[in-house]
Amino acid sequence: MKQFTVVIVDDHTLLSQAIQAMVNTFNKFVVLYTCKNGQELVDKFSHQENIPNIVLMDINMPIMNGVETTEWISKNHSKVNVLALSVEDEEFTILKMLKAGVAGYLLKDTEKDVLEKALIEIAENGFYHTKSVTTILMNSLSGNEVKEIDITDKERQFLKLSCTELTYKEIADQMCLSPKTIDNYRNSLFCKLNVKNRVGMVTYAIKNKIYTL
Amino acid sequence: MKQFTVVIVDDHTLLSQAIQAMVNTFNKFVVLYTCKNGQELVDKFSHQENIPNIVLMDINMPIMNGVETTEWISKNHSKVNVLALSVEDEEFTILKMLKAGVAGYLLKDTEKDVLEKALIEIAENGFYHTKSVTTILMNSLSGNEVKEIDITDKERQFLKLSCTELTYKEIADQMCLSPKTIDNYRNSLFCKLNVKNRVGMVTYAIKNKIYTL
DNA sequence: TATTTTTAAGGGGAAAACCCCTTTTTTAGT
DNA sequence: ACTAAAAAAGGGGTTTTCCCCTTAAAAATA
Repeated sequence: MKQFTVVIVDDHTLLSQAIQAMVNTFNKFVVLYTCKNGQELVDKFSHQENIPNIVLMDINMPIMNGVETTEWISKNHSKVNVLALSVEDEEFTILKMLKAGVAGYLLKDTEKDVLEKALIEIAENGFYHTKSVTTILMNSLSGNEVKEIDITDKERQFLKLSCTELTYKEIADQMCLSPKTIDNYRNSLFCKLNVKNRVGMVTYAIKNKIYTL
Repeated sequence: MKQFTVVIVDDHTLLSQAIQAMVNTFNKFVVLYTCKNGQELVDKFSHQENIPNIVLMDINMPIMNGVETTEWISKNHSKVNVLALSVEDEEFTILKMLKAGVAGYLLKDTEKDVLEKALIEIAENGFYHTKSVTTILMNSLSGNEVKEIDITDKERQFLKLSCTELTYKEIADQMCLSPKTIDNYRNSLFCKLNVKNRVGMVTYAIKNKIYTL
């Protein structure tokens, strides 16, 4: 019987080993190897190591995250299907992964059986999506797009500093700008991010991983 | 050969099932059942279900978290050893768990062999601690204590609302208090949390999981 | 019972944040 | 070469935040 090959990418060794053991109990699948981050996967793929049929991908990883890695796989190894495995259920994260080209998106609180089912579907049809993920995809296509907010480099830099206890005056000094220019960035960010005050900026930046605590 | 019993507490079903499968491969251990959160464990323990020798505990859980659950176990079932399994490596979180009475603290990026070793040590001696965790414990005992900040209920409530885009005036209305009273809470929190402004309060609250994004 | 802590509220003032507006230069896209 | 967007700076004003300091009742603790 033909077996499908799987590679697991997750920075938490214990979890990837545990998932590996679990996937190996599915008789249609076999795990080739595991990677601690996206960079490791890129290295292995580039050196013509065994290319798997499916990649089981975590999203929050250091060095090279799940979104970047999935984009790279879609470009360079389009035959490889990516199944995202994440704790995050936020719309914009899921949408990012869908755009990057994942074949499926599972939350880490799904059942063992669902994982097996998803792997089988992906191996056979190239994709598996739950109702909730499909709904998000629909909304996105029907124009209700979760708008990708584009902030400029300077705005981003200012936004990060706004998450510290510095006053705008001190931020101006650090960025070698007039407090009035800083006021412009503050104002444009309020509009772009749709927030009312500095607290809104801070929570936005943390939520969207622009600033890390 | 005598086997030790294990219960796993983790809100991510897939992970707890995977860890369960892994622990079951250790021939000295057997998993009795899993719980999605602390409340579920308290329910089962209270209804005189099988009480295990060891509890494998995640920290970030909804409803009842790892710290609260460990404290409850220490009080009501002191014979049960708790092995914490977390992604967090922040000092104050580890110290909180140590104070709550864990027998061990492992990061989720440890090896399978280390988990088995830790379980064996705990089963035999009642505790297992890595060098890094021991160092934190030492610093704590030698007076360099990571000070436990005690905020009152009202301060906590105000702190949470400060993380939203409400003005202090609006927070005062919501809490049915004079803006001047709110000003008192703000001021006392600035001192207690050692912050300079509202941004400092917000980042503190998020860091310490008083406010969830 | 006495003491400390918490909760509640106020007066007054300085600093920072917020919100309009306009202008100029530089940079990037069609 | 033209247009749009981004970067930089200022004028002038309101609101909010921040920081003292004082008083007093209620609640927890010794």
